[in-house]
Amino acid sequence: MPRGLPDKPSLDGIEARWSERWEADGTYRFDPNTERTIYSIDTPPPTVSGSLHVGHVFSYTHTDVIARFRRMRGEEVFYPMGWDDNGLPTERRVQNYYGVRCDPSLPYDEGFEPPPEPPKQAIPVSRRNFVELCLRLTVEDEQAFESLWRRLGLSVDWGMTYTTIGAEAQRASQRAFLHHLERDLAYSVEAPTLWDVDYRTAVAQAELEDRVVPGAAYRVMFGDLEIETTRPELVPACVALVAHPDDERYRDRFGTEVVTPLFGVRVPVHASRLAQPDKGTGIAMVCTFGDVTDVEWWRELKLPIRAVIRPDGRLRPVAWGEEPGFESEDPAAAQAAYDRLAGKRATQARDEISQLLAEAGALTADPKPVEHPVKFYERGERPLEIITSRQWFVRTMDHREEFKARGREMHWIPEYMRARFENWVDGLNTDWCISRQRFFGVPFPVWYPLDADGVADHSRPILAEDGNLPVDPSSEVPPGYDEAQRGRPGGFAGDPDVMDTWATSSLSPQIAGGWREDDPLFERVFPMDLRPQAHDIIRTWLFSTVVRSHFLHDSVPWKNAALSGWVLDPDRKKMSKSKGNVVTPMGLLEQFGSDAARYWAVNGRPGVDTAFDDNQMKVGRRLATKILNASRFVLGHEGPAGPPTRPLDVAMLRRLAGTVDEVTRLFEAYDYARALERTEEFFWWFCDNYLELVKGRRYGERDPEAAASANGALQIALETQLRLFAPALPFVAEEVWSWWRDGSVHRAGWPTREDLVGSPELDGAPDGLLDVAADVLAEIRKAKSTAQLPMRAEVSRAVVRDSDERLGLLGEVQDDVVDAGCVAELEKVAGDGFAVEVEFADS
RNA sequence: GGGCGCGUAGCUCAGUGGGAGAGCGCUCGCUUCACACGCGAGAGGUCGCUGGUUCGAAACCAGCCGCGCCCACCA
Repeated sequence: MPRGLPDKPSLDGIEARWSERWEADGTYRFDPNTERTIYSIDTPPPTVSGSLHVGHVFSYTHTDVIARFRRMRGEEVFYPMGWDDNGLPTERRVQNYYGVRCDPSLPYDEGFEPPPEPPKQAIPVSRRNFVELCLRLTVEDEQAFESLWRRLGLSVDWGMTYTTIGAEAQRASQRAFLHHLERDLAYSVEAPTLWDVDYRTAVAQAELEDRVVPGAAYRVMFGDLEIETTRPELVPACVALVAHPDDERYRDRFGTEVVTPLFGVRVPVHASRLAQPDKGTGIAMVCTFGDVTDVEWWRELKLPIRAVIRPDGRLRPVAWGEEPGFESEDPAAAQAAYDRLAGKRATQARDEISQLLAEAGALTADPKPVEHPVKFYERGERPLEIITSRQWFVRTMDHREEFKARGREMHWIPEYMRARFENWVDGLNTDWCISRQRFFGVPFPVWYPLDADGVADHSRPILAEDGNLPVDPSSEVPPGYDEAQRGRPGGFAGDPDVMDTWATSSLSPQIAGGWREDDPLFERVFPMDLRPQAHDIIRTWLFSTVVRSHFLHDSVPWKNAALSGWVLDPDRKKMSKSKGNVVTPMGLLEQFGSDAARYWAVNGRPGVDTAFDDNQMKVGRRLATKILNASRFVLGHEGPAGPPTRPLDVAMLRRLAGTVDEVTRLFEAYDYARALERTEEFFWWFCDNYLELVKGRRYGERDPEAAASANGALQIALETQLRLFAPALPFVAEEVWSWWRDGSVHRAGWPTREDLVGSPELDGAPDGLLDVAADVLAEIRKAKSTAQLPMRAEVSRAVVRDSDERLGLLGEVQDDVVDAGCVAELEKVAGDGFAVEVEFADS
């Protein structure tokens, strides 16, 4: 009996035991100097400021299963882990956690400590203090993630971690930006930009989402023309009316002017094909800016700007009749009306102007309530505005066909996810805005010269030198200047913005792979083999990574993109069965065990949303326990073990070889769910039928050579199955492996058909043998079950009727069948069909 | 409005041209010497609807219905 074999095998504590052991032994360490083929994974860096949830367990397990399979196949697996800690989510979390807010105008306070409890009124802190707090909190968050991943059994090399705010990531981000700038793939422009009024930053098209919100349609008279709008507060920002050129109702008005209500501004009436005759009254007011259509009209018709919304979302003060663009036929009246709007938020101003318009008789009907889709920043709480500001862009519009071609070079898992990518690329309508007016992010490595009036010349940015990266232009000085010239006429100013978090995470292959830091490594791992990620961020992370690799390397970033589904909350569907939504991933792993949680995850097929199902985890737990017990049975007998020679044993190994072939093929196709299913299917058959059939023979009472064959086959089958299970259930596989084998199962080779039936003398045991034996055994069990007898009840006589061929096969395994069924006398009768008559001793 | 996916047993889902399946749940039975976190047996379905292709359709095609996701210029 193997020395490590426990009397009572248990799953308790195996996660801690083996994750420590794997770390100590460097089981998953990546060897950059390897001779082996490298399999590289562009691991998703989780947003550490977000909460840990079961979705993480789900999708990261999928990747790990693939990594483990590849490692066992003999490939050197490059499996790093990053932490996405920069950006808005962290800022927001830090604000709430410590009760602070960033005020870049404040000086650095070296000894600042946040109060133990966050105060109601947020404490303003300097940008540097704020960034320090961000760094402090993300370190804690990263530890929470790492301990979850270790507990879950992710086989990442924990020596290869990075953070998106770290120096390497900043350097890569700035290098890539300068690369793009040099080739005119990035540019800055002052233009109308989608803007979140709470975060006070520009946002990108990829971060928008439509939300249907209640609003109202207002009918407003412009002279004798009636328009419909949901944003009457923008009447003071109106610059034109537009209708479709073919619209009979307005045809004779094109080229004329009307006067805006309340404000008395003369605006032109234009024709535009974008106008839709069936919407509202068919004629729309164009404001700077109410929505993206306004921007299009503004561009197309070369209209002036009459901006009233401030970056904080409130209406700014305007001096009517004095300020250029705000000429009025009655400045005093305009001012009086506008003064009731100034300083208000859009929604408040809307109510106010509604009254004003009504009082002025310009509202022709009561506002009609409507539900309409409005654009929001995906993390925001209020509708986006469009604010004119200077932003950095990466050119995407000119390269859409190239991106789609890259998409076609890649293998998508599942295949239909490519359609989402192409769909997104086809729908792009602006270049990628990468600048954010925020604090905790990678700065742009540029400064601007200031002219004699102290105005920045954005057309001549001063670029940081590569050797100095990463730089922070707000605290470092550009070449040829000194700090005293900062902000002075004739001096310089640093670019105040930071990059959007996707501008950094889109470089995850470059950051993890050591681009320009360790080029020999990068050459070996890039393009990467696998990008695993969730399908909801195809438009952001996947797309932007394709953009960057295309521009930087003229290459796809990876060969395979595997899209995992989401975890659906079962309580969403069955509202009555609310069990309390307090499932934490760590709690899950503690309750069911990591292998059990992984079992549930692996059953979620690629791309398919999967319901959270603790029942599946119980099943996984049961499977892991069964593996322990079956292994104990196989290893628990100190009998002779020899080469499998008996037909039943050989046939079993041949069947297992078929399973090995199939499971290997499935893993190669990234179909981990079916791979596990097939493995499991064989395993249960093995336990229920084969183990029962050889139980008697293996003890060697009748025939030592037959016993040796059984024991040999049992051990080979067990070893093979442990390897097949190892990717999905790494803990229990390793536990059993350790009872009798040296080293780690995760570094043992992947099984092959040749391991099982390599020698030619093993041919000639047909698969049908197993079926006959199992069929007869099943009939005997059925008879006992029907007679409500124990399975050990003795069968005095069993008569098997079957075809000659099947009876011949049965003859080869008859001893085993008789043993397993406790049959005293077995009779075989040739005939049509299959039937077994069973007689018991006392019946 | 466009794109994609899904609709099979009470539940979660597999099954892509020829016997309608698995697990869980349910019922009945069994203290079998690896395992009661177990073992054995059983009940349970007009495979969303309609039409077509075919000797034959859960599967292929068309249309429809329902659910979900992604996208779209929000007057």
